[in-house]
Amino acid sequence: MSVVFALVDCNNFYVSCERLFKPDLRGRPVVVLSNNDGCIIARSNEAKKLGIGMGEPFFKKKAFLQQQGVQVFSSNYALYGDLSHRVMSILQQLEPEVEIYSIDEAFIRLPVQHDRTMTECALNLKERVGRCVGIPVSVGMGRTKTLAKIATSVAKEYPGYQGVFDLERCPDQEAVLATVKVNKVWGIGGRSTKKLNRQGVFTALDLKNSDGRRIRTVLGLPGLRAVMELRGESCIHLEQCPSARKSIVSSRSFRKPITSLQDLKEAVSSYISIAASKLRDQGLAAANLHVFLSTSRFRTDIPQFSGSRMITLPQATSCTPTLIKAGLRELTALYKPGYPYNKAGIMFTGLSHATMQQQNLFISAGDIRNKPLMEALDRINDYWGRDTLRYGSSGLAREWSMKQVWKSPAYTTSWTELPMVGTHQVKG
DNA sequence: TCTGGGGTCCTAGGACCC
DNA sequence: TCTGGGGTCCTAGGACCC
Repeated sequence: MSVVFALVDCNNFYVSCERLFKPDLRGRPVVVLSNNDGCIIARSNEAKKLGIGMGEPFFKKKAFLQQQGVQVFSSNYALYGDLSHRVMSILQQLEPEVEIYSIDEAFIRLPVQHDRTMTECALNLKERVGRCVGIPVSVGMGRTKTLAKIATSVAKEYPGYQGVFDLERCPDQEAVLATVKVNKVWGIGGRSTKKLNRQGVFTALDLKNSDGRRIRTVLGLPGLRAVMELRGESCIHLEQCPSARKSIVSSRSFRKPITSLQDLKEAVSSYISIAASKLRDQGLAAANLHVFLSTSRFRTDIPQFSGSRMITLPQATSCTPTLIKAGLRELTALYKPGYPYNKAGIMFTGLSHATMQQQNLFISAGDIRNKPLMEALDRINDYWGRDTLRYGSSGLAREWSMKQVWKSPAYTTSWTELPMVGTHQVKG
């Protein structure tokens, strides 16, 4: 039996999440900012029409946004993550073969049915998510994931389709592909677009009709895959079970540049604490710890430094104090005084299951003794909030911490921030 | 004077994604 | 003054081995 891929994509997801609790913002321009209120990373359709680009630095647009009455939000990942989970649950209830691809997208494999039934199925998904969660979605269908992606962009672009477009049963598929610029094809980014343009390839249709061997030499394997997928040969399969994580990163830009090793130590300790609790949450242990540090690449007026160091631990671990100790040692070796640093971070690699560790005769059993402590720490922070208990090395004043001026409440994930309906007190 | 060839593994960096 | 963060895969090149 042949199948098609459907892609369910939440419209302007972060903006839709914010609007859910502020319905008066419907029809009005809204943007959501990245961490540290740095860039614009989500825009409502009204904001897009004002010419606000994806990824634009906020400080450059601030005056314009104010003048146009655009509502601004700092990002609230607790809220977005929770609503994403609710959307995905609905899809999984309705369809057996679902791949959660990102926070706002899911691929679904549908058996090919009668033309009308397919579209009805997609409309049903859209209606159910809208009714149960309140997030608007678009659905595109195609013989491959790449074609489904294109179909979704068509569904969003032309209101006449009511948010659902089936490219597989489109009478003139090639005419549609001719309207899609090649940089909109999944897997073709800015660098590849320049190379393709030099080869005379400008649209998705051009790429589809290109010589695969030539594209392979220009773009490598990913380019060839894009060509095959556009031709309807599925190369990227549905992954229902997420594969094991290979790395965990925690990094942030600072509120303002910092120069002292002491401040950097606090930041790095805090990032290690965050990432180590993620390790434990997923039952993993890390064998390698990378520490990195950099000045702002946008500041051409100051001396630049960017570097990283990696250490392989004597034994894979998820124990916060052990990791902090190793991380601070690496940071001290990496640190060069005199530079205004704007970002630091850490990464864990060499991940394995915590229960399947080769024991080392020559290493102290400190990490094992710390296990109940880590469990208690995680339980308390899960319940009372991430920073309730933290290591002293993470600091108290935290001059370096993120800027988040316009953050909405954690409406759905914190009892103290639930939205209020009226203010009546219950007596009795 | 003249210094192989092929395989594997690892790593850093590039490119891309959301 | 102010420009995100967290991921994956691929490739080229170096180290090493026989």
